[in-house]
Amino acid sequence: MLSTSAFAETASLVGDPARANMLAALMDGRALTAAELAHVAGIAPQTASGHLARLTQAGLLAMERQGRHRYHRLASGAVAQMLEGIMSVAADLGGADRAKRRTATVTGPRDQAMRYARTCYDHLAGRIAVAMADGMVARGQVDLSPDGGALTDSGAVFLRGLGVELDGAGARASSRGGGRVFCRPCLDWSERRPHIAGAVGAALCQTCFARGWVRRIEGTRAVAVTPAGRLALGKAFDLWD
Amino acid sequence: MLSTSAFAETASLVGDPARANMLAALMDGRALTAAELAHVAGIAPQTASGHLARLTQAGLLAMERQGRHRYHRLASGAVAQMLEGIMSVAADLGGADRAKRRTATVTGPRDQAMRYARTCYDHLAGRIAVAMADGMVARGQVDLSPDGGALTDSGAVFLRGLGVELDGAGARASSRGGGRVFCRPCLDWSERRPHIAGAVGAALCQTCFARGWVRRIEGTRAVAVTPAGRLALGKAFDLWD
DNA sequence: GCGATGCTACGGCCGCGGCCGAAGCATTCC
DNA sequence: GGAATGCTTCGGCCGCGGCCGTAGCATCGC
Repeated sequence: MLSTSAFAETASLVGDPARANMLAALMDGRALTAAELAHVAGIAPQTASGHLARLTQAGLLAMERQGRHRYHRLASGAVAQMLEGIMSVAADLGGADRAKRRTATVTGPRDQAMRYARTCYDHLAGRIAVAMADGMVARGQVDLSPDGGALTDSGAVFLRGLGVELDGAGARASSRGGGRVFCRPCLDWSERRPHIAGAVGAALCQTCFARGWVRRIEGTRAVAVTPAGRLALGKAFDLWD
Repeated sequence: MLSTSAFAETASLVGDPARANMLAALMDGRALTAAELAHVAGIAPQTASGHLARLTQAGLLAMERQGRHRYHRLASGAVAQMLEGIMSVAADLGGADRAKRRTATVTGPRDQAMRYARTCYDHLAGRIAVAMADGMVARGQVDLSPDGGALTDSGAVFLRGLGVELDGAGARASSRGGGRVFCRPCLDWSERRPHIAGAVGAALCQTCFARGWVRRIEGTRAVAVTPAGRLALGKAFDLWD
């Protein structure tokens, strides 16, 4: 049963505010330096160093040295999925807390871009990602339920038509049977509704970057939809934005 | 973005050893009294009371009073899924820790039954559940990948033949398209391989109890496979145990 | 009514762990 | 070589939070 202590210890690692901020910042799948992570956590570099060492040793983070920099990233998709799960539950916690402490919820202009479109580990999130998922659900191209999800045959045809590589390295091939590719619902933080994650979400995201439909906004997880992207995605997913 | 503090706070709630033990004990989906939970956590009742109040207020637990007892259970499937995710990551943590501290991993006789068959929130787990999943995968009745899962049409036929109610209350109906019912892979603690969870897993588990194929072992999450169950399940899932 | 049981509320003790300053090692640039 | 940058290690401060003892409130049994 694997000592219950490892269970508590893992949760405890995420439970510290400073470490939680670092992990949240790494949720976009990129690798950041210790200094950058110290900054987002609002702590001194030497404190961050200790945290990062613990997270790495516990297997939550992976580190690779490059010159005099050390880049830290989430160790695996399993870690990202765990963090998603915690965030999902934490979002509902707001209900009870709202009465207690006035959650500022300062929705600054920067957050606007974040709410609209951002990366979530290896796939897209935000209003636009939810809208894309909605479009596909409406047309029966994908099934999304809290307990699982599946790309239908027509959905596979649709995505391939967009240039999405469903059989690429990122997409774990179906063990057998119809060449169905797996996707997973991921509860959107800001929208509180599911968008598409998993192999399908990753492949779709990759295509959006490769075709220049979206590009990263410097220094944040938010992404901008380019004019070309607005055209292509709007037409493909029936978006009226 | 919902204050990152709620995120850390949620993880922190799970991160305390006493609370973690309580939550782990509740992972079988049953409701336990405060005294029982205090016992599994190894703390005094008044300490447990405080923990339970916090967990309930945070929305991780739900409580219902019944006479002078108060039964606590996990508030939702989302919470159970979050805990699963943490356990999954915690299991891999063993690799790094094994060198540091000799994890006793006392595999007592009671654990044997636990490893063989137990409940995991609302579905079956353990060697037998993994074997059942393997059998279905081998015959193309279900797809299980780390990122998602789906019951195939032949799988639905197979389970209905066993008497599993796939369209019941537990199974969220497919939003549209072929009447596919959703299932989700759940990494087995002891086997480190996926078994079937989600609506399909819950329905299958329910059938196993209803038909008397398995029954709970008092005071533990382990379940025993009855002679009738050995016969029925062995035949249906090609088990040689 | 009285006592027993299950649970909760309050106070005080105490120890774990986060935090930073100072110092030390590695790498890069000039 | 010397200085600057990026990161880590060590030591000590300090505060948050878990723990239980005592006491108080509900429910059940007689």
